[in-house]
Amino acid sequence: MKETMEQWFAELEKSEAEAVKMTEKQSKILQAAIEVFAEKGFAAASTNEIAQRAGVAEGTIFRHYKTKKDLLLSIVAPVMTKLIAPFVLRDFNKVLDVDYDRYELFLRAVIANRIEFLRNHMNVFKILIQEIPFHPELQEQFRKNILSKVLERMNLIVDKFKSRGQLMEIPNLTVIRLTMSAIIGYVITRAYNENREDAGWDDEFEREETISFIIRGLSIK
Amino acid sequence: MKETMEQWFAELEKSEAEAVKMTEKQSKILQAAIEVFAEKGFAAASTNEIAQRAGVAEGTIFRHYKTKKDLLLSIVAPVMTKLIAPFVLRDFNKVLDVDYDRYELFLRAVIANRIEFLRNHMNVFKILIQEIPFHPELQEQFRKNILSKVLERMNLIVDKFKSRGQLMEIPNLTVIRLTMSAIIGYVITRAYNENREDAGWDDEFEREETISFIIRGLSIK
Amino acid sequence: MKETMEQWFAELEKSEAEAVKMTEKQSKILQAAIEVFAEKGFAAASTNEIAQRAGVAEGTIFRHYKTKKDLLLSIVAPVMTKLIAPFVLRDFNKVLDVDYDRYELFLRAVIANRIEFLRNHMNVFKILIQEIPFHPELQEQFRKNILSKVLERMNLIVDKFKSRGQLMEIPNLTVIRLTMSAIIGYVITRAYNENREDAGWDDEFEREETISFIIRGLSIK
Amino acid sequence: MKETMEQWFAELEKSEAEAVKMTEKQSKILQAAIEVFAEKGFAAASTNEIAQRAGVAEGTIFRHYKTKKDLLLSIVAPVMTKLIAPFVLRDFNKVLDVDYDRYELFLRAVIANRIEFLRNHMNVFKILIQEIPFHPELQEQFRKNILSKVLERMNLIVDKFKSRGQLMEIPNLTVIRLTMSAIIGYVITRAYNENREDAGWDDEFEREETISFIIRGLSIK
DNA sequence: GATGAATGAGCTTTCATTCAT
DNA sequence: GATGAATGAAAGCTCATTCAT
Repeated sequence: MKETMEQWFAELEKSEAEAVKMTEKQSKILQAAIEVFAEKGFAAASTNEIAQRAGVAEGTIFRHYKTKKDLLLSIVAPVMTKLIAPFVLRDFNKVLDVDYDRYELFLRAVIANRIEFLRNHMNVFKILIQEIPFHPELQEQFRKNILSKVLERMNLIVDKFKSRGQLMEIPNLTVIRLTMSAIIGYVITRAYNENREDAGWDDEFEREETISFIIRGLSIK
Repeated sequence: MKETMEQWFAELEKSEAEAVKMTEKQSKILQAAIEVFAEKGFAAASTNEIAQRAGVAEGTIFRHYKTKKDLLLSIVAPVMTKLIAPFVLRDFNKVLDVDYDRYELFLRAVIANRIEFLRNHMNVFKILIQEIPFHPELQEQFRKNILSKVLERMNLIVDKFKSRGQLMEIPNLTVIRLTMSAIIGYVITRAYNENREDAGWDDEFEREETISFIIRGLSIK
Repeated sequence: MKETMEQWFAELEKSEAEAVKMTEKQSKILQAAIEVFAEKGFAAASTNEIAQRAGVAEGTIFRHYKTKKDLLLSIVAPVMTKLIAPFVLRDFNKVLDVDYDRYELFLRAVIANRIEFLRNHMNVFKILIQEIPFHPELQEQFRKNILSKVLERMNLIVDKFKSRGQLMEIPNLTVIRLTMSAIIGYVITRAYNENREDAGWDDEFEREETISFIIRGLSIK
Repeated sequence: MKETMEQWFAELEKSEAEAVKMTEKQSKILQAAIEVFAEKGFAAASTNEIAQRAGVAEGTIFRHYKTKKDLLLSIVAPVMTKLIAPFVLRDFNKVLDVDYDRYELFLRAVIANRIEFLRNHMNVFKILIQEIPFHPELQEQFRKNILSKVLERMNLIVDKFKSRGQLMEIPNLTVIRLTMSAIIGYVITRAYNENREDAGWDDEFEREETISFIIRGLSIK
């Protein structure tokens, strides 16, 4: 069994993408809505502007999506699922098989994969982050489908590296929180510096420093 | 000179709070606006609802604040300034005098202070975070008045601890980013668990673990 | 070539009227707006009342005209153009061919034609006169498209009758002013008396007296 | 009895002006209101702007004038009266005594006098003309107090010059209309050219041409 | 399926007017 | 007498949504 984790990710991504069937107009509407929602926020976005950018009549939007909110959910929900793709591989054993020897390698793989993901879905991710506080359904979905599953899987992974003597004996939730804080902080700073030419951001370097920082902070000396 | 950093913070906070002069109605409007903005977001909040909650006529709002956006800025701007109070103490020498021997102590003081601050201004802070992406003026203000000043001061502080041999020789910006990621991750998780009784969140413990994590990640072995 | 000037006017009027394409609702809105603007003045007219009289929803007005002012301009602009129809016949030679032997005949033709015009567009004309002082765009339009063209054409006409020895040698502008003052004074008084049954206004008589007055005032003895 | 008509006019003007008693604030309000009404029209003028220009509180306006409309009437009514000052000299006989030998002289005196008047009250006059169509009270006032009195007096004057063989035998109303049309046309064109440096308006010349035009148009050959 | 005119509720904002100080 | 904060009705305008074509 020579499959790598990356291949698993790719397969998952693909199979989800293929599941979608929509007309050209519908896809244009989605694309336009993503743009406008990301630019102005859901509440300040007008269906009129979305229709114009999509090059369709305003009525056409409501043929495909009952309400404006429906349109939001249609955008955000599938990305929420994809967001945790790496953590919900179906075959449990395989995950462990296709595993990494060290926490460091695992982190590096996850970061690379999720950055690739965000590059493709940055706008939807922005919308998700922006709107979660105002839509209980999104919160519910997030908690049930995302957070719990990620935590569940990460629990196993942390347990494994603990048992191999690579991670300190502090509560799993704390390990996960500290790991994720560092990674998310890296990703956000990275995104913030992406469009600024004068930033002097050395991505390769910062990523490695972040990983090293996590390892130093969590390893048994 | 036995003053502590905390005393400085307190004094600053107080003097700013006292500077405000407004009628009772005006303050009720502000309070109501903060509530509604935090609950629904700026764009989805209606001046009508704000007026009702404040117990004033809708026209009264516009006597005090030319536009709805004006109202937003009046709420957010002063808090932005207070947000960095600990980093803009006027007398430079005193800051160093009232200083801490170890990075760890410095972190513990900053966290305690800012958590206290957030307890008092959580709603406004939420609004600030939510609205910054959609209002270039806020972004500008944030970059110029907040980010640059915090970085400037943190630079000095990191330099000091580096020179004392307590911090590794990695770029200051990286040190700052990693430190802040961990702290902000702690603060957010804390806030997330605050209203949930079943959370089993041991704040004292998590805070200390976070500080230890940072120290381990950044110290020279 | 037996065409008369009147026929030219009629043709021009017709062709302009035909150029307009609009839905039934749109035309009802225009009609209602003309009524209300004429009755109350632009500033005192409410889009709400216009909508009610037109039998449409208020929003419908703003689907067709971006702003209330837009609605005003849409009403006034085309009438401004028609106002000077007799003075902007395209084919210059024909104008002179279809010409009149005496200034008196010319005046009688113009008055008859413009009175007919005003009978059809009195309300819009009122609005135009009322609103010109408050809208620089209207002033500009009036100066450029109306006044200058009328003066230009009248100049030629006055020159012609001067060269035929029918008009005194006073400046053309003065001739035009005196002629128009008398005619406009007649038209206004006529309009003022139109709705009053007790007025004892003998229109035929007054018109002829006005023309005679002008001729006596401007002819070489 | 060597008094001239001009002296009568002056006396009348003065005595009316003196009759007014008002505080400094009140007069500032009036002055500001005149400005704003003339600039924007009554309906589009806001009491707020008037108060600001007058340098008083908005409430102060309503202490002196029950409503905004009251303010309008307080401005327009007295000027309406003054407008016809030359035609309502109290002592009937004196009017005829202080009389002119020729219609021409009478016209020249009236024009000079009313132009002086308009120079001082142009803004109020503008307001009057603008608002008359929308306020039945003003129309009523105008008809009863102004139009009828002017016509009554002009009737006598025209009769006199007819009896002296200076004016043609056409109806008095027609004579008056033609006379006034020419004069008003002159006054308006004059006002229109007043602020335009490039106009090349020779006021003396145009005035005399206007008078000559009237005389030629109305005299027995 | 797609359109876009029409809707009417609701939005932010303005305004003349009131009234306690 | 003067103030200016407060009012609430009404203004112009926007918007998500509907529906006949």
